[in-house]
Amino acid sequence: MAQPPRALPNTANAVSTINDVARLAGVSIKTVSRVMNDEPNVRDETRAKVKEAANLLHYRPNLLARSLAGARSFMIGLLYDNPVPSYVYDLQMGAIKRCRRSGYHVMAEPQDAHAPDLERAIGGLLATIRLDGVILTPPLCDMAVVLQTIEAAGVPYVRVAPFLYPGRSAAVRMDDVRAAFEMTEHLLTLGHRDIGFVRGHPEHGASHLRYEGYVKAMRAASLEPRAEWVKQGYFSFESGIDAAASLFAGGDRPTAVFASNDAMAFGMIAHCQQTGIHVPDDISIVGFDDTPGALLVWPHLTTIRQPIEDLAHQAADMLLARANGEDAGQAGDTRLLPFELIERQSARKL
Amino acid sequence: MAQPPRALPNTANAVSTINDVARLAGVSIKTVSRVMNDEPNVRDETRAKVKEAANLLHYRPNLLARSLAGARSFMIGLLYDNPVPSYVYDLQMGAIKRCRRSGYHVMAEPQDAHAPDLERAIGGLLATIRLDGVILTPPLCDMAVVLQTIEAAGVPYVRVAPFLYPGRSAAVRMDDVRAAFEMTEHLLTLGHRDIGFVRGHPEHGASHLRYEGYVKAMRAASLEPRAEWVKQGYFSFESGIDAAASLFAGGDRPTAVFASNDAMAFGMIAHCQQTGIHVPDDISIVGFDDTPGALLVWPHLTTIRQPIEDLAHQAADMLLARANGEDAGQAGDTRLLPFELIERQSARKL
DNA sequence: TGGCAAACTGACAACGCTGTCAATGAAATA
DNA sequence: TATTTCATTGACAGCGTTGTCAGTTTGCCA
Repeated sequence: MAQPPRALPNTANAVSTINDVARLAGVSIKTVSRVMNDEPNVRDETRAKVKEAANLLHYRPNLLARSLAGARSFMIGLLYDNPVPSYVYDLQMGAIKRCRRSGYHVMAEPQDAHAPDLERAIGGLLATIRLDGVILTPPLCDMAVVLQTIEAAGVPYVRVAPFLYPGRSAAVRMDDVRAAFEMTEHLLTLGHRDIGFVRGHPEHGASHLRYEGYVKAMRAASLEPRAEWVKQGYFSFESGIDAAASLFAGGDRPTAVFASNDAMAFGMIAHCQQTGIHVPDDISIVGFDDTPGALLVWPHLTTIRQPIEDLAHQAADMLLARANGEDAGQAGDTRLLPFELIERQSARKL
Repeated sequence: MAQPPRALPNTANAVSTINDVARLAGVSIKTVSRVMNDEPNVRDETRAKVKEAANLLHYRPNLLARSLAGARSFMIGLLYDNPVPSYVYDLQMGAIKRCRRSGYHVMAEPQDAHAPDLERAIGGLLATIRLDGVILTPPLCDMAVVLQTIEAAGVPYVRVAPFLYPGRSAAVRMDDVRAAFEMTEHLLTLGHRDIGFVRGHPEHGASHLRYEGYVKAMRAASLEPRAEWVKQGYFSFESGIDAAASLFAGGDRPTAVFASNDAMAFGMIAHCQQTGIHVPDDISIVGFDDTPGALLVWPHLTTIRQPIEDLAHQAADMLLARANGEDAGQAGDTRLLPFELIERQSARKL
């Protein structure tokens, strides 16, 4: 069983190096380096010569070598702990799209927020692979131990939708309070007065902000939220079912319920379907997030559209600007992105 | 506006290097290297000494330096062009989980299959960042230009659910034909004889395989598929709506329709809801994929569960085995994973 | 036309690790 | 005991880039 000598990867078609280009162009490797990095102080003629040689050889700088020699790794990390595929997908897409423009790559790093060795995991990650920046998403972005670890490693980071520790880092967010306020207002405008609310996972900052918006809007209409119509959920489909079950058990039920994310709204709608409660005739239900499922349920879900992809896009943008020496992405910098109330059929005029 | 001298990333808490460990342990860096890589020929005593020093200093080998010096980059790429978040999410999770165990990282690389410069994009990617392996998903895994480019770069790759060029590379798949056969058989068992079918995107191999399974099952029951009940879809929600519209327009309609993926089944159900056709009383509809939405639609969708995460997990496994010099993951190696028919409420007994 | 600053260019030393190979010491063999 | 073998260790040369700094041109001014 003679095993063939293990072919080393990338041995097949030797990729050309900066040396090859330098030789072909008749300049030093340093000059090639300058051209490839668009640095100044290279004569136009020389620059053209080098570019031609590089094209001819299909030369692409080796990222690993660049990272090792220089101060940048051309990689940013996306840290998340979120079981909603569409959320992660959108974030990742947004980050990748921005990074592509600058020759950067995105390393997706799911992390269990409840892992006992979270600090070691993240610290190890940052020591192992020198990221030029990290995008932190909820709930990781609100965990002191996570922030400390990243700060200790000296890696710039931007938080998406942070709740705790305001101003501690650059951040990108949308106005959850305002959005929840407007959605509640929307229900009020439709004529609803008895409006219930399903809160999200207490570890997620958005849960509190959205609840705040709901309460504010109710009070602005001189209404006081009724405690028995405010249920604790966990942002999951199942918790939406549970919330609906307990909310609709008594005889006295609200005419509308604001579930603070789509998944819970879906759970509620499912419960209604099972129990013969008709949405929106018997009850109006609205969500928050505008996940793809919002068009799958029947009736289609009235909800708030978050600019998730753009959130990550902006976060990456801040990181890259900073990596380029611009003074963006400093602690305190915050970009606020707009949301949109999407009116569909799950809430009706009373 | 004096700008503070730009702090280089990672300058804050100087991470310890192999040199520090070597000095502290009183050995050469090469010995530390041996210990960190679990190489043989190090005395137990020395090994322990080094490990202790490494722990003390929180030493983590720099991946970039390892890659540059050695033959491996400890990264594999996941190339995809698929707009379904849950599909990409599951694949990525599967790959990441397997990679974590071996200290590898996953680089997610969406690629536009129709981009005119696809070859350059992928070639450039592989030249820039030396991946130890690539996981190719549909439809990229069936594109000659993609395979050629990756082969030219000498990078090992595993294809997920390939259709064309069988045996050209290692592959992981499930039996689409068999699954579609069983689903069709299931409808037949429920008493349906008039079964329509909605085909998927012709660029995706799965489209053809699933259709094949449907036809086989029909013929096995001595039934011939009726051309006017076989519609061309594109795996999208909208194409499901269109298919339903044209399928249900005439007076003569099937009693069941097999949409070859969930998204199209959702579109059909949506169309039924809009037009007052009751599922499953008036028509049974089944899908394929078991995406999260299958439990969101009403009635819940009867469908085929694909082991998507495991598909990528196995693909990564083949790549890592190969990177470790084992002779797995060679061209021709194929792992076949099981599927599962999930019976829910969208199809009824006739 | 000489002189000096600014623009350009390249030699060379890192970056933090692994591969190679030679040196050392210990164990096994004669 | 002398010799051979093998396990153990380290010195050193890269890997393909970038940063530093010094050297060489060029352009501009008096």
